[in-house]
Amino acid sequence: MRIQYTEGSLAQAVIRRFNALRPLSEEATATFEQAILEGLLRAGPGEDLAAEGDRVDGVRLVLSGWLFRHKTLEDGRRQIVNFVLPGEACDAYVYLLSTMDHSITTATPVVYAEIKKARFEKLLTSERTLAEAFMCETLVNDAIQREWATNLGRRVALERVAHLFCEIYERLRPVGLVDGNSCSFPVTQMDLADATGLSVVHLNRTIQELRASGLISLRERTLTINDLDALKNVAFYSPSYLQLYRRD
Amino acid sequence: MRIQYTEGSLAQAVIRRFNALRPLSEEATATFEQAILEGLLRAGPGEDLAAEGDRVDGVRLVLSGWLFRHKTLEDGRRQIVNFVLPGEACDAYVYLLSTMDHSITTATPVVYAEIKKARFEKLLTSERTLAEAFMCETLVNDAIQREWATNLGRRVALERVAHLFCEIYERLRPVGLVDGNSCSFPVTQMDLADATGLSVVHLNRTIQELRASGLISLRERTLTINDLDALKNVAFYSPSYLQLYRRD
DNA sequence: TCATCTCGTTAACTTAGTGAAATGCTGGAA
DNA sequence: TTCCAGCATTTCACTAAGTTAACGAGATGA
Repeated sequence: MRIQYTEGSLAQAVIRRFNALRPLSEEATATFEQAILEGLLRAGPGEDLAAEGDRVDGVRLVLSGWLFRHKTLEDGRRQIVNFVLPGEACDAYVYLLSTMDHSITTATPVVYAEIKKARFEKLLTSERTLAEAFMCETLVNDAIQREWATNLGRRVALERVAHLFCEIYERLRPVGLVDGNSCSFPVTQMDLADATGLSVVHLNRTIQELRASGLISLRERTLTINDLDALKNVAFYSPSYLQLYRRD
Repeated sequence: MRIQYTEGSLAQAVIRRFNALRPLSEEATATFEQAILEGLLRAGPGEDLAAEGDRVDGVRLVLSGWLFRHKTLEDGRRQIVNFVLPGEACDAYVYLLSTMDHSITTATPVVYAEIKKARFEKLLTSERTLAEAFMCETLVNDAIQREWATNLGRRVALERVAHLFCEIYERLRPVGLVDGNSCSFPVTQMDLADATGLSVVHLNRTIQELRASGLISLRERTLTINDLDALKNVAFYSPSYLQLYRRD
């Protein structure tokens, strides 16, 4: 995987996202960026960054690539409960709890930064707005989780898949990963089925239907949304939960 | 509704829960308790403590009674995404975001405490472990939300309802609201259907089935679990996500 | 070159869960 | 007492989604 960044820093996605959550001072940005660049790591596709039951002792921030959070029942049924996209945190504050309640696995090659607990806490203490930004990151994650519950509980297959596409698209946009009306969408239909609570067969049928209606195209790991408004209508999509627009 | 407290303070449920998340010093407990008792409020059943789109400017803690968090689609379909039980916080830190992404409505008469933002922040600054406890509260809430996604996406009706019963039971126990093998369960089948993503009709069938198998009884707003282990087996229940046992 | 794997796709068939509507129960309010 | 409202329950016809299985295309590797 070649990592492409038009504007300088590897940490761009994270900086952008956190700035959208809370405007950070230049100084805070610089301190944050340095902490990120000092903790750079890479993982190949299909690696676990954390597994259910693990203890976690730091914070990981995704610079590029996709991951997903998932839980598996004893008999093998799996639910992907969220994706972790560039700019987002894997596990802010999780070291406060005893163990992970879910697993985090890479879907693609991933570049991420690890900030150890001690450093992280120092960072939050010295930069108050950064602490608030991390808090917001956690709260938004929570809001997304609620929207997923609604998606899984009350939307039918077509709406559900459409909703997922809208959400991912809107989450990728602010970090600069939407190009025209397309974005990378590097997950298999099996993963997508596990994210939407459908069988692979029915997920496939549903995607066919969305394609046939001309709303989207999805091939070679690229999602193109031909008519975003129409797709949002199909999905009963209401975006405020992502908190993409700043307070005041 | 008569509020019964065998051991003194109204704030007992909250104190117990937060102490289970992080052991609080006596001093921290006292300061916290005072803040709670100074902000006491009551609400009748069916009242909104917050609605989607509202701004929230403080933290509410539930002393007694049940509430639920819910989201509604444009066409009226509703999903209850979680319950808020005695001892839990409605909206810790939410003032950091611009607006509520969901609504919070009382299911029963509720006694709660409101702590305004300024006071709340002062409290967290002066009592570090309390800040950590609030953070844990948020993280556990997040974990519950993930479990709900799994429940809605990958469990069939019987497992799903069984799982909800197990979870609520286990959440009520540490705050002292389980009596023998029974607890209050003050929600209608319509609410339960909206919480499990089922139709009322099918929810009813499912409850009949659980009753017929002798695992539970549910009548007059009281849930009795006759065989908790068996119910957990039916539900593929794995409790660690509630983080009920302290780290170290 | 052949064999194997993963992934997407399609078909045939089954089933879990839905929707609408009617019935009965219980507990206020008039 | 009577009436009504809210809630639980049941029935029945219907459908959205699951299951199983098979097939093809492309990638990978011996």
